Amino acid sequence: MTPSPARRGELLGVAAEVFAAQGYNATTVRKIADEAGMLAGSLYYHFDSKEGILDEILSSFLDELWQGYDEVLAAGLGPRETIEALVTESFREIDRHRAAVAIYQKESRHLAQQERFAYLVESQQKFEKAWLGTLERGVAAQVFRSDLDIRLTYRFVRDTVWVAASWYRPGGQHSPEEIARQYLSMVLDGIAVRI
Amino acid sequence: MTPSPARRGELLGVAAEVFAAQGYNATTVRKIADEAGMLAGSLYYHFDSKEGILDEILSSFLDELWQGYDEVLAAGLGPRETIEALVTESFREIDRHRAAVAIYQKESRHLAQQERFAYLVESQQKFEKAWLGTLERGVAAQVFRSDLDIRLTYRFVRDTVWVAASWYRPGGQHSPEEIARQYLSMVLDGIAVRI
Amino acid sequence: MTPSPARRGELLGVAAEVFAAQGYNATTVRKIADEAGMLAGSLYYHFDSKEGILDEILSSFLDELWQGYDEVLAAGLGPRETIEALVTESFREIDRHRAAVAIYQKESRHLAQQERFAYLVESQQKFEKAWLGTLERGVAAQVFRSDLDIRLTYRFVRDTVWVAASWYRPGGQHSPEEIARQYLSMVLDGIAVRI
Amino acid sequence: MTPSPARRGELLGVAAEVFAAQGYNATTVRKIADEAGMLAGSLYYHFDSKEGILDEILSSFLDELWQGYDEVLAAGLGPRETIEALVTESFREIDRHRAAVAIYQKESRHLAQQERFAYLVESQQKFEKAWLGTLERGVAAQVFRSDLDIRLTYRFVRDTVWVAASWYRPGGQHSPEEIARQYLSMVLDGIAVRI
DNA sequence: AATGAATGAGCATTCATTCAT
DNA sequence: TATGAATGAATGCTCATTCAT
Repeated sequence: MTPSPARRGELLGVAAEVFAAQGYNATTVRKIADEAGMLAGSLYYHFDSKEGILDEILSSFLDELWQGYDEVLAAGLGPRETIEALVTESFREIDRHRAAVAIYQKESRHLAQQERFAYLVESQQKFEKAWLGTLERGVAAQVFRSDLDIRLTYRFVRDTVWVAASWYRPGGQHSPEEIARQYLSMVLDGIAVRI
Repeated sequence: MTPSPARRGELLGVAAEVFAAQGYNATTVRKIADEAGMLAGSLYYHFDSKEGILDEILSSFLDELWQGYDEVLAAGLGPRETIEALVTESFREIDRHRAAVAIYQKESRHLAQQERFAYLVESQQKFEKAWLGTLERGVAAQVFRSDLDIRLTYRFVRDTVWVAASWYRPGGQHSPEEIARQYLSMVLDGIAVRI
Repeated sequence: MTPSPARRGELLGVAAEVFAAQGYNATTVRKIADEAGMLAGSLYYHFDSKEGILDEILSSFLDELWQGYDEVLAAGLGPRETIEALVTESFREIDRHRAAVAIYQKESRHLAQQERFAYLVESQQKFEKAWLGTLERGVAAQVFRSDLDIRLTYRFVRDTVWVAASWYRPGGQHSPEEIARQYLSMVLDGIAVRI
Repeated sequence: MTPSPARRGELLGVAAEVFAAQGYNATTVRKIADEAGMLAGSLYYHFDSKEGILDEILSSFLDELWQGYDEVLAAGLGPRETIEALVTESFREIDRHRAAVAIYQKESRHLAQQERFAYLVESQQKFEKAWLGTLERGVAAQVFRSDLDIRLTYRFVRDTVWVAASWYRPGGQHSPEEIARQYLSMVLDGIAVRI
């Protein structure tokens, strides 16, 4: 009567991969089932809806993300070190949950309007608070430039990191930590040669 | 023979807005018609398919974009000035074609697989060549840092600019030129205070 | 206010040609208008519906057909001569109204079920009476074979003649009269060599 | 993977009946489903399109037809006996596949233009070759009259047989063999009394 | 756990028809 | 007489979902 968690896990992985590749709306439940070697109807033994699958993918990704973030934020680091740690943690998440991150990027904005996905909004607010707060701390501490619009800077840093999920392929030549290092170098010090 | 270009223009604007807000697949032709104050079938007097509408939105955006880019690239500027001009031009396009840019961001990857949208691939290649080439020129001229992975830098700059379309609202407090200036400042010089 | 009969005539000709080539259902009102060099809506100045056009094509064809047939039937010919005259007249009609005949062949069966086309049923009954009657007269007069099922013979002769409309092209190498002669020769005397 | 052939078979039968009665274009997929006691969408579990259904009806009919024809043509009969056997076989096909034959008559001409139905053209050419060849053999052997246009004769015989599908009802008072016998008698010896 | 067959709502698209100009 | 723009009903088809087996 109760579906095995192991099989669920596999199926969630398959679904995430397909959602990421084709988009949630464009993905049919039959495509997922095909990929999993079963018939469309059979998925409903494990999940109660297509939306439910998406929900589980996104929420379990965010749970894990926040576990990492909360640890960083609780560590009492300086603003620059916090940013560095958050960026590094983010690239690690992209490495581990590439599909989920890609789905999140593409779908979260319009999903957020639905009751069921209200947690996306919450998460985004918490996210903004963490990053914006750290940047503000950094400006106050004269670690970050004060001549920039702070919200623009926030968006810049945020987008800069997460869009990477759209091209990142796990197992490539750069480790997440290496990519994080280079991104941080660009974001913090710029791409121009210092005179 | 050809229905009035004026009405077509209006309808394309409406469609672009809806596509950008809800995604191409999730947008029904009926929704577009509703928004335009007509019935779904009536759209087919002006266009021959939903895909045709999308096509026209994207291709006319790219046409205009490349007009601007080509002018910049032909001006014989130095690498840094070229990057500055391209970024500024990009934000001007985002300002003028926000919806089209947002659609492009969300849909181009999977559209590019279709014959009809082959021009998206071409455009992307031309795009990469222009940006990557300029960056390489800059590294050679010791204007840009040589210690960064050049492809990573390219993606960084590219994404950094275009993702802005997802939150940019025309008529906001910053002009496109002002946003471009701040972005360029971050990208070129970083957000950290120089020691 | 009253459309000119001349233009109507032209348009009916165009419509008949298209109906014959593509079938009534598969023919769009727009296709007819295209062929006539006007827009679909404009046809409605001349006719009140697509069905009305079809009606006019078929009824004016049948009117002309019966004018010829009635003349033959009133001439007081013997059974064999009557059959000969009817077949010849039929091929002349096919020559003059090829399109209408082709439409009649393809569509009359299901059109006959509609009130508006009740005259098709009447015509068919009159038709059957004329042919069947002549055949019976011929059998009684020992001009036609008495060992054949008379209804089967009727269908044989009828189909044999009219299906020709499906391949006949006016202006070909045989005149209608020549084709009639050969058909009659086959129907009356058979294709086998007499021993 | 493939839905049960039994159900497919039933559904094909239902569809053929409706196509034959109303014409392919005029038949809606809903009508077929109604007749089969299911909803329109459900048909798509068994077939992938309306056209696919038509394709299967026609091709399986032609397959069976050619099985019978090829047997006759391989039997090494004289020209007259070949014609007799072909006609008899044709009426047997009409008896077994009345609906398919009627559809073939009405739709094959315009279907033949489509790539998918190219086999209709092939079949028709093979058909013409078989019949025309036999007639020519017969003329050479002085079994058939030499004073008739041979192509006209071919069309005459061909149409004569197949149009019967438009009025034939299986289970009527004449068996296919009996109808074939009478048709052959008319075609070979004519309907006129021999003097 | 999974299949086979179906449901039903919704979708893009077509098309005869209308009507103000 | 004809156009341009629209209507509205219908059509073929898709797809998430259900459920008896």
